[in-house]
Amino acid sequence: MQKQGEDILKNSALSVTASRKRILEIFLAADNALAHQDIETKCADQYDRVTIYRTLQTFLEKGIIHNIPSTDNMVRYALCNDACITTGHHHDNHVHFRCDQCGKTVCLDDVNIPPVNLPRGYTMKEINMVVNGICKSCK
Amino acid sequence: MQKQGEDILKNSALSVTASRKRILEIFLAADNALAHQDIETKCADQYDRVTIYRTLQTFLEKGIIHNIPSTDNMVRYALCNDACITTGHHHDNHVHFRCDQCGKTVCLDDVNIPPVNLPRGYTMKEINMVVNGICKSCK
DNA sequence: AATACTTTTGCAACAAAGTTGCATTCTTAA
DNA sequence: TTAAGAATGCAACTTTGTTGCAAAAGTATT
Ligand SMILES: [Mn+2]
Ligand SMILES: [Mn+2]
Ligand SMILES: [Zn+2]
Ligand SMILES: [Zn+2]
Repeated sequence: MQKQGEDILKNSALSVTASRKRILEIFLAADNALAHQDIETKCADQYDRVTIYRTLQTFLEKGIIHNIPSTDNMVRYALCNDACITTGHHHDNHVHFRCDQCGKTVCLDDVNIPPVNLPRGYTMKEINMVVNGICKSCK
Repeated sequence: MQKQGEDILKNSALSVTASRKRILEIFLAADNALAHQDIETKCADQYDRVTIYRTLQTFLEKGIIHNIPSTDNMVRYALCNDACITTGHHHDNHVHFRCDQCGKTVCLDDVNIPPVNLPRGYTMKEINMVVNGICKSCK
């Protein structure tokens, strides 16, 4: 697993640093999307808050992670799938699910966002779908 | 227009106060969704920041406005349509659009969110769709 | 219209989140 | 091994959001 993180960094032409490896490790081990705060909780003793901000920003730009919109001012992040990483820009098209019970946000990698028709004049570049409800673990 | 704001407040069994009327006015005059900050800019000289927070919270709870998720930690708010207000809880089902050019977020009231099938075990309670791209005013 | 009761507001104080510049340390490639 | 460039930590700061409480405003009743 250590190795996997390094590979991701190298594939994205990023230098391999301790904090980046650690943050990737955290994502690889997580079963749900993580907010900045979640990551801070797991490693603020080792790495500076600012470093975490900058690392997430870098990972976003490199297409290593994608962010998930929210109405609670807690943007969450999840690893992109391999396809997304290798091509260098996002083409995620899956639905996200937020459980009202356990609060976890997950990628439903197998559920594609259904197509939608915009009014004349609008150009679509990206699309996000977030469903709220109860997850399968909670009920 | 003054009158309209008062009616909304009375329909929701809220007391009619100057700040609430003013904030409703701002929403009624806006052609796009507003973040807390936008509202503050327009009336921080008249009303306290805390009052704006509490007013938005109240409006949300009463179903006068709904919020729109974002990936920039700026939740935006827009008026619910009449149907939504009168019943007292949200049943918005329209798509939101965020323009990458002008930065405006709008309700596409006529575009319904297409249905999506979740994996077995997941229960859907609410659904949000936000599309990014270029709006009709910008191109 | 005056009263009593309830709700809302503003203020202060605070906590949390996010940003920026810069010196130091670490990575990488020659 | 070294030099150049990139990333990190720290400090200082700004912005955003929260809470308790006293004062003010709104509402219902007489
Ligand atoms: Mn995802
Ligand atoms: Mn809307
Ligand atoms: Zn759950
Ligand atoms: Zn636009």
